[in-house]
Amino acid sequence: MKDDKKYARIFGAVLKLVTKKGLAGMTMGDISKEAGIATGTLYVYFDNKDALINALFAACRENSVMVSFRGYDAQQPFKPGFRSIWMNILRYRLHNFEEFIFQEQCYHSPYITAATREKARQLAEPLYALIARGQKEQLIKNLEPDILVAFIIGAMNELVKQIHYTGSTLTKTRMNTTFDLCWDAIKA
Amino acid sequence: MKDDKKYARIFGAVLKLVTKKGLAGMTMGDISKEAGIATGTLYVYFDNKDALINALFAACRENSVMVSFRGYDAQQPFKPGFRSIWMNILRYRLHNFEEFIFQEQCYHSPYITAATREKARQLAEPLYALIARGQKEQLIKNLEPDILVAFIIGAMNELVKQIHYTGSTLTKTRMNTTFDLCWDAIKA
DNA sequence: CTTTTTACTGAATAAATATTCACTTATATT
DNA sequence: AATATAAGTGAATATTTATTCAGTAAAAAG
Repeated sequence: MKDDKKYARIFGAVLKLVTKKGLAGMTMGDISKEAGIATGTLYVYFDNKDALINALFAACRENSVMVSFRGYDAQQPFKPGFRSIWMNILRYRLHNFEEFIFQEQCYHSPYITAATREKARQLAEPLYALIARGQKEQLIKNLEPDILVAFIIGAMNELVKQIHYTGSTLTKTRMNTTFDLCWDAIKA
Repeated sequence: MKDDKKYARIFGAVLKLVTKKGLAGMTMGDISKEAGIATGTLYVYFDNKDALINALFAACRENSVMVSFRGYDAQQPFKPGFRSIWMNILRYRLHNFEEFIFQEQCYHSPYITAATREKARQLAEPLYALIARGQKEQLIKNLEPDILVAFIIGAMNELVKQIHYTGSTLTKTRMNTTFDLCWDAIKA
């Protein structure tokens, strides 16, 4: 009986290694050692390295989409709704920093196919819908949604890295401040 | 006599390959083939793969710093000065997209040492100084400079990727619009 | 409890990749 | 022009790494 905990251990090992060595310098030997299992066992759970990386990528993607839009209620007014999603995404990336880095690394790697990459882009879909709503309500600037989303997500990503690498804690106050920065940029 | 053009060809090959295959999936064979030279010749120019990647990383770093602050005059008022640097950086990353991606990939790779990484961080130094000046003149928000810089650079990076991957052209108008987005975020 | 099936192991093998080197070609020196 | 020095080559070698597999341990079925 294949062990769900073992999947978790394997994935955990990859995530731990990616921030240290990057995708490039991660061997199957490294992974199995970090996971505390034999190298051969990796092949009980996955056909090959490619499949392993893609499976983890897919898992991360689903996970992040699920968490990001948790508790979102389209009935509430735009700004608080946008704020809660923004906070969700920020928190998610901070608390799952390794997943975040792993996904970034995968994006330009030979492991991930163009199709998988396109699916990943759909993470942004609900965010686009939200932006469209904000524009309809004339609350945010009427620019191409692509530009707005890129701006919002890009700024957040770099913030997450900044916070992580400097080891500073993100207080509630600082999160609010940072959200305001973003809001001032996009508000109409 | 070692050929400067050959350095350029080798570097060019690595940059061309990194957007296709990533750092992970780039062999010395790939590089030499792309550069149109024999594999052995790579070892005339560089001790090994590690040295090659690090040399290119250093070159990209110097190049980008030099270009970003070109034509900056500390005497002119803050906003136009900030604007010209912002535009320089944006243009640089757009026109040297491969360098930009290469540098990002290196950051979490096993090729780049912690020391090299720290040096790279210094790219931002003059930008920090500029931010400090803007704060002293009470033109931009009085937040931690780290947060402001992360926000500005992060938003720009994602914009660059967005523009590149969608193949859209960045008109003067759109560049201005995007700068305004950034300015609205940080202005006091 | 015995049998069967499945997971697990890690050394052995295969495949991929970095690096070397004996040799050729080009460039500089006298 | 003859000689010396350096660059360039790519097949051969060394190294690293993915993958397999024969054997062992554990779990399910009977």
